[in-house]
Amino acid sequence: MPDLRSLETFFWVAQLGSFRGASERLHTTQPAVSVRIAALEKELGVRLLERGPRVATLTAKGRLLLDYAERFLRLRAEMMSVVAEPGAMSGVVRLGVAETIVHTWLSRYIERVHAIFPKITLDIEVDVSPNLRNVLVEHQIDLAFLLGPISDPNISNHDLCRYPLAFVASPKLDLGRGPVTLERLTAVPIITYPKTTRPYIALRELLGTAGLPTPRIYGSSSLSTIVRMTLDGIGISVIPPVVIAAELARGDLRIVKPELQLADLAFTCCLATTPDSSPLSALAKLACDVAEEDRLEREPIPLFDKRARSKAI
Amino acid sequence: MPDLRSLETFFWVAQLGSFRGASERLHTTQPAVSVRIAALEKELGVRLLERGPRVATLTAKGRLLLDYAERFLRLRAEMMSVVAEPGAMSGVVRLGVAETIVHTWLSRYIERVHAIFPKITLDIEVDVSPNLRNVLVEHQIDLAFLLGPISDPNISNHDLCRYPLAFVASPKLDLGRGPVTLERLTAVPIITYPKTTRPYIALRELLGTAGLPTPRIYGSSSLSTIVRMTLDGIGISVIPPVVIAAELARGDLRIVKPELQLADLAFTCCLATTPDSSPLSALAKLACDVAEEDRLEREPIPLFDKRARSKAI
DNA sequence: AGAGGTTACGGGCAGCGTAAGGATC
DNA sequence: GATCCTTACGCTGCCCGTAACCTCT
Repeated sequence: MPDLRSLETFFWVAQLGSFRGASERLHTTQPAVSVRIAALEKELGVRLLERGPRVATLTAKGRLLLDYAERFLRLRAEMMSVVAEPGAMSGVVRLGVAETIVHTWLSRYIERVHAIFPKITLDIEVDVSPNLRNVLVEHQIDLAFLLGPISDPNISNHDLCRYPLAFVASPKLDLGRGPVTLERLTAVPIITYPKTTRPYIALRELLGTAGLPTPRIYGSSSLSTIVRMTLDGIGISVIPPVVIAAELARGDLRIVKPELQLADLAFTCCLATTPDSSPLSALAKLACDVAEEDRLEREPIPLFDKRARSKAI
Repeated sequence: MPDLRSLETFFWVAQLGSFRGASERLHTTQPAVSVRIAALEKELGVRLLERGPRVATLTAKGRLLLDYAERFLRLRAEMMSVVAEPGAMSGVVRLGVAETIVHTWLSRYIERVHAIFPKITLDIEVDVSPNLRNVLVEHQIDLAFLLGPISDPNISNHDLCRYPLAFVASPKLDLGRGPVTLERLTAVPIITYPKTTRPYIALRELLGTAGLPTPRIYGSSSLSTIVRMTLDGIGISVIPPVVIAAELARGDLRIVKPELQLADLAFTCCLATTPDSSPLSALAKLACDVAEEDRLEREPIPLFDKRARSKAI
């Protein structure tokens, strides 16, 4: 009589077409997967997978079983969400986060997760959104907060938060007198997110359509590095001011042109829709909640002065 | 994450309202059940059962879980029947059999089961039908071949075979000359199935409506004993002649009145419809097949002489 | 006192990870 | 040779069964 672990293992081998892949997905070793599948085939008296040199493909019986395995995992996920105490959910959830989120509400999110789901371990990986997208669709992470949404049948998206972009510079960077025009800005290097990312591409496009000579654009995958370089007066950066609240308050940085013709950075919570995603949707909802809380604190209701409110809290 | 074994255990505890009962149903010990339920409750962080002094009752969460457990077992049974090789099914099936069947086709059935399901062990219990009925509804056996059908929502019935009853006597028993009337028969003791059984009751009723003085009726729960007593000339027995084919052929017994106003013994295959009944339906179908084969051999197509055919086979 | 459930403890075995062994490109 | 799956082996740790304990009728 097969147990759920064997079926789960089989599901992932079938899904990924690879024993090795399944072993990584299940946080175990490849021989363990091999032996579980072998045991499953022996128990059922049926060959489930045709081991090809490069990929494992399902046999006819295997396709039948895959359907059942999926139903089992779905049923387990539903059961856990319905009957289990949230605090009892355990496991490792691999979370990919765009760095901007790290600088806004990630730590609050982590605290909340640990408070509500004490037995869930978060494996956090910080990277730029395109990379996160790739590892998410390949099931190497389960959940991601990134510039989205991701159009993929297996991924569901939920809006998290939006941050406007702005040109930011150190006060010691001399931009001359008078209104700061786009043309004036492009005289100095521009520092922003790396080439593959949406802000970089949008910025390049903006400057291109403006008919301006293409400025030097430095891309860095580390937001902290961008801030550091900007503080050092190396150039003007295009980042959301929300991540440099402290520097702005201290006067170490200033917003030199807020009315930027660039779309806001819109962050999305993306989760792979696997059949065994029981705690994931709860974690995703929590992320939406935390993002909303954070937004409310940053953009308080107009009755209150921003500084006064931030003291009050 | 709970495994199927825990859920199955929980299901039976809930179903039977007893840890001990579940332990017997699952062929394990009572502490094992206790520990599994405790682990399940800990994993889910929820109390599932309220342990009363006499019975265990479900909590609200427990009722929720019971539904899921049932769905899991059903799904597993369906999966096994669809994808598993029949020969791979394993387990212990507790079979209750009325003794008449033992004297007809049970041994053939056992052979067939072992041939088709080599990994299934049959626990066979021979008893009279009313007793079998009781242990079946109490889930102490899984399958029964008995005088049925059983009207119970949790039991499904399939017709197996019908055997006419007849008055049987030893040739040495003197019944006088001329046609054997009911009245003449009741002069000697009648030996048949025990008081609680359908043939006994029907016979009693028959004799009662005939307005005859109630004869002495000996009931024996052992068909072999009835035969023995009949051979010894203690009385006339009311049994299906099918079980004494050898004695009839040898002339040790004779049918003294075949046209009996008693309904045939109609045997039924009864199986408890539990959610985890994967091999049971296959075993039930096999029983129907074997009974049918047996019937064909006993009542061959009219073209063949009975004796000739039985030699040919 | 007896039935039913829990807890404690020792032993067996399943399943894991490490490591070596094919097979296929 | 590189990659992937399988097999072998030693070991840990879980889970079972025995037995003693607890509680309630």
